[in-house]
Parts: sequence; C-alpha cells; structure tokens
Amino acid sequence: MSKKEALLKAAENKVRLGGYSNFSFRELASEIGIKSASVHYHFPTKADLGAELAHQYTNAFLNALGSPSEHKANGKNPIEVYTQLFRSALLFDKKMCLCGLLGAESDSLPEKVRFEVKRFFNQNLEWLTEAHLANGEQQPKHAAIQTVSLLEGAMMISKTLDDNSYFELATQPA
Amino acid sequence: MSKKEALLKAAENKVRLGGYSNFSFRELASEIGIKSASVHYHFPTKADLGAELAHQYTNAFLNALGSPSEHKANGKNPIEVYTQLFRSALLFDKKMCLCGLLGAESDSLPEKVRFEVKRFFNQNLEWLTEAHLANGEQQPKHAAIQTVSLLEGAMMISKTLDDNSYFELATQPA
DNA sequence: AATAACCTACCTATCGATAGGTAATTTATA
DNA sequence: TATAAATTACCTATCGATAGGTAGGTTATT
Repeated sequence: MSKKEALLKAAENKVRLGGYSNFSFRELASEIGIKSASVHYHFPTKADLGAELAHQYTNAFLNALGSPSEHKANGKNPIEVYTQLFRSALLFDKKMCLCGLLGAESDSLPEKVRFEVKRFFNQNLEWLTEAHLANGEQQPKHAAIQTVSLLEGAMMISKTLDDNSYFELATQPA
Repeated sequence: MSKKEALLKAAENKVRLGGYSNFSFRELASEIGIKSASVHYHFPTKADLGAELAHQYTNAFLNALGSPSEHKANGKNPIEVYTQLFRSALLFDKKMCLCGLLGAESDSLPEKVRFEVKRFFNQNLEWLTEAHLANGEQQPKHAAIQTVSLLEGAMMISKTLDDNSYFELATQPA
C-alpha cells in the first residue's frame, strides 16, 4: 500500500468516527510514519484530501453493490444486497457511513468535499431507483429515497445507542 | 435573553450546521458580545456546554411534541405531528436535527455529551412507541425505530442535496 | 459586604500551510 | 551511452491563526 493510499485509509477511519474535523494532517502523518508537511505533497489542501476520500469511497461503494439487474438475474433482491452492505459497515467496520456523516455536516464542508458527498447520494438514489424498478415497485424513486433514508438513519441511531439491534429492527419488513 | 441563553442559542446554530467541533468559545463569545474567558463562567468546559445544549434541546423537542394520547383525543395522528416537527426544523430553521448530527459523530464526543444524545433518542423512541401503540400498530417498537430513522435520514439527505422535496418524498405514505 | 458576571492577560497545544532543501529515481537530450 | 534536467517523495523549520483553559483583577447588583 502506497503512502497516499495509507493516508486515505487512515483518514477514512477518522472521518467515519467523528467527521471532517476529526482528522488532522499531523495525526495521519504520524500514523503512517511520515511528517505532516509531506502529506501536502500528496494532497495540496485538507479539502483535496477530503474530496478524494469521498470520491474513492463512493466508487468503492458502488463497485461493491454490483448492478441491480445482475442480482435480479441471480434470484436475489437488490434491496437486500444494498441493506447488507450497510449492515456490514455497521457490524464489521463498526463505523458510520462516510457520506452519512459528511452529509450531516454538509453545510460546513469545503465546496469540493460537499460536491463529492452529493455525488454519493445521487449515485445511490440512481442505483436504488433501478433496483426498485426491477422489483416492480410502482414508485421506484419514492422507494429509493425511503430506503437510503431509513438505512442512514438506522445506522446513526444504532451507533448512538450502541446497539445494533436497532438497525435490525429498522430494516426488518413490517 | 440572558447571556447564558444567548450562548446556548448561538452554539445550537453552529452545531446544527457543522457538528460539535463547529463552535468555539471565542466565536460564541464574540457573537454575543463578551470575552471567551467569560464563557467559562457559565460553562466550565466545552463538554459542559455541549451536554447542556443537548439536554435543553431534548426537553424543548419533547415539550413541543406534546403527548400522543392528547393528539389522538383531538383526532390527530401523532406520527403526523412528529413528522411535522422534523419538517419545520428543515424548512424554517434550515438546519439538521441537533442530535441527528451529534449522533452521527457520537464516537468522538465527550462522554457527557454522548449521554445526552442517547437520552434524546431514547425519549423519542418512547414517545413514538406510545404513538404507534395509540394508532393500533401491531409492532409499535418496530414502527418507532423506523419512523425516527426515516426522518433523520431524510433530513440529512435533503440537506446534503439541498432539496427539500426529498424529505417530502421520503415522508409521503406509499 | 458578598456574590455574580464579567474583564485582561496569559498559557500550552494544535491547526493547516509554506519555504526551502535533499536524496533517489526517471526522463530527455547531445 | 553519458550527462543534464526534471520529477518523486520525502525532510526540517517555521508561520500565523486558533483551540480550550486558567489566574487573578474589576465592575455591577443585592
């Protein structure tokens, strides 16, 4: 893993625990064994790092999702696949969704970071709309925003109350 | 309004835009016309201020909600009342729910602040469970966590994408 | 006189960022 | 092929700004 990749990985962990202001160049640098000044070689400004972090996170997330039609073809409900990705973030990473946290503090983010967080949700809504459409939902856009809202909210509350059963309860069908 | 109240009001605005680290004693002080050292007279530490802020926010929120049975008696759906309180926070304050934001960064908060955020959600879940019970829901606890998750998530996404129609879409019944 | 509500004046720690330099590697040119 | 130029990936040292917090003095109220 290159130093640049290591920096992004370290930053991701920090941000997913406490938001954009929860990482500093000094901390990241010391964690991976370089000096804080050298971080500026890889990322001119903190906003540049934050934006690239959110961008790569979005790409990795969408990539892990695969395509809704592919899941349908395999006899799987794409919404279950989507839910499972959130669940594993909560259970294994034990951390918030990066863009869920950044989205909440959206108003105070540098413009280029905010842009990437918007991109995350737009792409997620696109994917979910396609998925609900494939499921034969009458109002796929409607269902899409409900799905992502419910999951982001349930994740936040489970983290806050430190009890994953809230997530399970929230995602269980009525 | 006393200086102490003014400090809490100023802090609330900052936190609801960018989280716990988005306010400083210096900024608050200068906004209300005192010196930063004087803020320590009212709140010994930043954590004390944050905790009292979350505590009072919770009290005000619960107070504004009234009681589910009372709404029922007036022929109103308490869940609609609850949704409307979130909606007005988004539309009029144009800000996140204080505890929604703090909850997301829960892992990095001082213990006493985190405690108050937990209290907010526990009380909300209690209220919502009672409300769904009054509505004749079979699984009121189930429905309660779904309601608050959906609203917190929808609020965050609407703020992020800067479009309140997402909130409306998410809260519209299927 | 006592207490509340400030103040000035400071502290230490940390922040993001910059300037200027170095050693090692890669690329371009004669 | 030898050498010159440029690039990569760091470094030390330092900047001004800001963070939360403290000690001790002053002013206003009761």
